[in-house]
Amino acid sequence: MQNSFTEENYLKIIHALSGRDGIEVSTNALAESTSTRAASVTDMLRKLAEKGLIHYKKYQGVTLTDSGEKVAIKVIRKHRLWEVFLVEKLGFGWDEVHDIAEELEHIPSEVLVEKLDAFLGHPKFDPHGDPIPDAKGNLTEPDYLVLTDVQVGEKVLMMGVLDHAPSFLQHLDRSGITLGAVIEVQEINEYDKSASVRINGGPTLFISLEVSKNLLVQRR
Amino acid sequence: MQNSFTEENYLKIIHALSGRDGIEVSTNALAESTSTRAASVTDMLRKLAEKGLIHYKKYQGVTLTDSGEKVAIKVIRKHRLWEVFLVEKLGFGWDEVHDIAEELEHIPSEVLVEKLDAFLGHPKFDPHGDPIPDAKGNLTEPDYLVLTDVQVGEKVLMMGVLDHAPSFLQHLDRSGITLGAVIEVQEINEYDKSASVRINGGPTLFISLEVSKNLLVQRR
DNA sequence: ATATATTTTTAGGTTAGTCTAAATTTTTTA
DNA sequence: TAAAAAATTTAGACTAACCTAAAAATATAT
Repeated sequence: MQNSFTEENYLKIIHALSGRDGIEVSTNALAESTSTRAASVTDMLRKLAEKGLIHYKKYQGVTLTDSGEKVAIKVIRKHRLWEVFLVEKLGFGWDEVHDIAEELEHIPSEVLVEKLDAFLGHPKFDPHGDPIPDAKGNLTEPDYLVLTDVQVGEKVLMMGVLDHAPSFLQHLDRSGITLGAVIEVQEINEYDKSASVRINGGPTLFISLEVSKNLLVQRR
Repeated sequence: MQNSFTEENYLKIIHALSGRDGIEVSTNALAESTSTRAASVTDMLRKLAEKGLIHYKKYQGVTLTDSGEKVAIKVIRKHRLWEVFLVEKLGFGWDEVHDIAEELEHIPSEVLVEKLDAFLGHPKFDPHGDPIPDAKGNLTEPDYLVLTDVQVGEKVLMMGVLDHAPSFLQHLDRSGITLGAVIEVQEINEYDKSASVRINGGPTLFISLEVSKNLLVQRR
């Protein structure tokens, strides 16, 4: 029993929207994320429920079953491994790899994934700082904090992003904010909550609240 | 205007069956190669003709147009590059890569192909000895000969295979017949046309006519 | 050269995944 | 808590790619 490209996408998106606590995902949220209409989502939900991949009661929203979760995590594993390949081996920028990985993640073949993983040296994180599930499906979300939660005066390490939009990533590139960079929060502007920061001890830089909200960091 | 997975497969198969001289390909041959029924092929041929990818007149068989040929060659380029990747980088055997490459070849993205090509060092041949078209679509079929055309006493270089079946390739592995091996034809058995050969100067080996017919070689 | 066999096409249906419009259920608000 | 709003589902259709069965065209053979 093989899952289609489309089914895999639904499961992946349900996983993402459902979060660590397994919150119910609404039909409309799925319609939004899949760029389809709510009616189409309902059809697919019925099918996924019949296959035992989601818990679904009409009008109640959905969550993944254990077996649905497994499929979703495999897709995520593949997506993130391919992203590492594209950036580390082929030289793509971190802003360029999402769409291609979106296709590669649906290539079936367990052995392909495992050989790719070995070839890449069993990476733990993808180019955006997202953790890569291991072959058994163990996915430990590291407890990063968002830059907005960092106090003035603190120095933290840049570990990942919440927004994966190419335009956001390119903006970070232009600001010199890359994974592993040291970010020192110097001041928070009361009016618009923008921040003055120093990246790797360089000159002072202003970043908007919108940017801060999408930066994942770690205390050292 | 993007071509679907299925359309690309049809074009690739028409290219293969059509050969260098652009011979007309029959509906039944396509049904056989695509594992579908003749009626389904007719449907698809009508569609491909409408898109200007094939020359099609009812009951007359089909050939590729220039634009169809271009698409087919791009697919073949991708297929063969991915096969090189799978064997050279991931460590797959040459008997294991066909089905996976069959999926990877349909991943769209010109830049992906070009970066992959560069990463692999612009290889000229895939793991089965098939030539890889360049980025412009130039595909020069090398003029190899089949082992059956080699005279007794000759020493030739093993350059490729006509049959790509895993069982055939595994048989060659077990016989030590790999790309680049020196094959010396010692004797042809009159009765069944089987051959006594020496591989890289090793012990004498018997290979059947069936095997000889599928080995591509080159005089040195 | 006509009858037979083969190949190909047409006609009409199926499934997956999508759609719009209408009906129904749930939620919000006054 | 009843009316209005929002969310969701149902009903009915569409397209791509496939199918079977029957009809039509081409090829083969006596």
